[in-house]
Amino acid sequence: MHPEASKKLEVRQAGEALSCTLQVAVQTPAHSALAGLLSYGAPAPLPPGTLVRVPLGTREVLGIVWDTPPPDAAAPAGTPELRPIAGVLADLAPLDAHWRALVAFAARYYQRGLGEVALAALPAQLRGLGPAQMARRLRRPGSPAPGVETTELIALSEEQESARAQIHSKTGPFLLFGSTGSGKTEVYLRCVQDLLHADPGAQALVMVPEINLTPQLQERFVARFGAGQVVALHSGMTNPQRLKSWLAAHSGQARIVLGTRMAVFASLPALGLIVVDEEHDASYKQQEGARYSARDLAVWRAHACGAKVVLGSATPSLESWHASRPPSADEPEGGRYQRLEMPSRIGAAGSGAAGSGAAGSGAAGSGAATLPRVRRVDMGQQPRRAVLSAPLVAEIAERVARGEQCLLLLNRRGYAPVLHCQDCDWKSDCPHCSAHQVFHKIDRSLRCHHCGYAARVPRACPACGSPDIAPMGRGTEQLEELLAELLQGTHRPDGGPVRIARIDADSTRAAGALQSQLAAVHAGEVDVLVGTQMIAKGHDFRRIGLVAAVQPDGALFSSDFRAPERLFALLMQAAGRAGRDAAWMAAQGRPCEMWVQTHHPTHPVYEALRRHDYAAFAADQLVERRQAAMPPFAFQALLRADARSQEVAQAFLAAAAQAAQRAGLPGTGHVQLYAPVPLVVQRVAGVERAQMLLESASRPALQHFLAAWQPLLHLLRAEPAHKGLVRWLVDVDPLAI
DNA sequence: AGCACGCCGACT
DNA sequence: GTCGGCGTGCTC
Repeated sequence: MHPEASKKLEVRQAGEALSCTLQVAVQTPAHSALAGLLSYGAPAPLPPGTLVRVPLGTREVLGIVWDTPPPDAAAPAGTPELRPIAGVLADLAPLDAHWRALVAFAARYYQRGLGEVALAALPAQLRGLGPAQMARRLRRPGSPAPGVETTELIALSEEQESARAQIHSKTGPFLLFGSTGSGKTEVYLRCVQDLLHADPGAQALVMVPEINLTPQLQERFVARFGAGQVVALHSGMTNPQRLKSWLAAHSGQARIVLGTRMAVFASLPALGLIVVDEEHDASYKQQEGARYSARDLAVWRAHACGAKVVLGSATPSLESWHASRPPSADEPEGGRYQRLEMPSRIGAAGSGAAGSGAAGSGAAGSGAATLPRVRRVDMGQQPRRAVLSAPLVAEIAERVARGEQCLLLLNRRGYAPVLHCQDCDWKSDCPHCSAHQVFHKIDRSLRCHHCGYAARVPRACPACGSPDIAPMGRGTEQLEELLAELLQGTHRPDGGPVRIARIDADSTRAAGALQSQLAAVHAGEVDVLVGTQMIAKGHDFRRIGLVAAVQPDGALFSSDFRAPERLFALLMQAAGRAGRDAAWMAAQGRPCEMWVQTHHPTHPVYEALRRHDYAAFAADQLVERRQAAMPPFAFQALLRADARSQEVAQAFLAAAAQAAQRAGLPGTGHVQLYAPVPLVVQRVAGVERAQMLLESASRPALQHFLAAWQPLLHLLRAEPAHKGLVRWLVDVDPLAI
């Protein structure tokens, strides 16, 4: 057809039959003034939640019909002619009111556009599909999924059974405080089972912090409930896979959705239970776009739709710990959450009998007996520049010689964090960032871990020509090399040489690399495993007798007030990798151990770690937080500005503060604004970054303030004074400041 | 954010 | 003479 003719036809149809107006959410630009819903014409009304294709400028985009506002509030002035919608994805059930409420809340709370959040919550492929393609997609549904319940039921320990029973009989939210190896996953499985037993049509959402952890979890759920019932939803999947899972959840066909933080936005029309495993993990906080906390949204979502929510952790966030405080004399109500404790470690996972909790519950001491003994090595007593202390090396050698595996934790990738010239003090600074380029010996490269800039390692100092350039500090690559040297004389029980492996972001870049490396560890093909925090998380290693933190002190004196909390969680989690198989450990005739090399052996973090006493650690931290009026006793937000120069970035923040003051925003009296400061890494990829902290004792006050501030910030950005500004953003409940 | 329109330099 | 640089402005 001739293009002119088709255009006329469209206009004529529009003029004739657009009897009703639809409010549609579309993916409007994050920081344009066009943040609200857009109005379109349609020949007939469509229910809210319906997916439609609509014209936007010159292109056609996916939109969601939103609830029509009351007629008086509608009718944007000066738009007499509405453009008609281009199509309806009629074969897809509308997104339900619960889902829309969740999206609307998230957009409001995290200060982003409704359409932006709504469309980002849908699988990307849905955006490209027209009505016809959609229909084709739906015509071939996934496998019919018979509910094969492979019910080989394991006996629960007393503690597990008690947790299960409470989750069953109370409303929650629940904080399942269970030490590593206490069998939290089995409790999740039973809770899902209980839910499906009570209502075969119900759905459950189970979240984990990292993609790496989904395969093993999926395996256990599939084994219990059958493949057709379980789908995964995470960013490691291809677009078609994600669409398939999403549709299965949306249609109600999938009973159980396993996923990472993005899964909190899955369409689950029959949602009855949400599990957030390792709820303290920072990965639940999205760090771009709408900076939501999937854990916090999970709690909100569960409450809004009448589902139960279980947050699980051995080292809960102080927020959740505080929210689950038991009733006291001062506070007969206690916190909003119900705390469930599982202090005892179960012997071999998969045979729940071993730890059947004869010991009195609540007596943490008896449970801790099977957790690794913690030993601190005072590095002040060791030779000046020792990386590995002599006693630790001896211990590793001895354990390897007896056929045990050891795990060494060092939170630094590469060979050395910086290359240094001994003559002129030159350092391998990244030309685009205020950070060092890291020395990677393997491929003789200097790489910036912030912007990715890579260069060849120079033979001589680029500044003065001196050949005396040397790596400074240590990373995992160097530790691997050093261990190979130190363990040269050591042999395995079969007489073979010691096998050392390294797992970090560099060694696992290739697809499937992590899985195959982990498989090698499980198969016993590795004696000493070196890695970053990547290896501390959730992997069910069976034959680890020793875990060592090589250089954990850095986090002790960090300016970040959450650093001790994170360090404690990491070390507890790492300790939990040791001695997971009680029977095997017993056969070794030697207790498993966690070693910490430190210059501050008496630091409270390590003291608490030694006693495996999260509760005492948390109590200490909470006293400090309360005195300093910090979260969870205060609520925070950040306004961040990125600009060509630090001055422009800070000037924008200062102007924003001033504009707020002048306008007398609601909540002003209850919100404190701090001075703009550069970020710790001030410049990344040539962009200068600054931020301003906002704090309030009242969450609603902070919310009102931010909501009223938003339009002022848009206006401000347009002013010529802030020309060099690249972007600005608001981070509500930031994890790091 | 896309994607237009718009107004000035080096090529077939 | 055109192709294309990215500055500015709009999208119901």
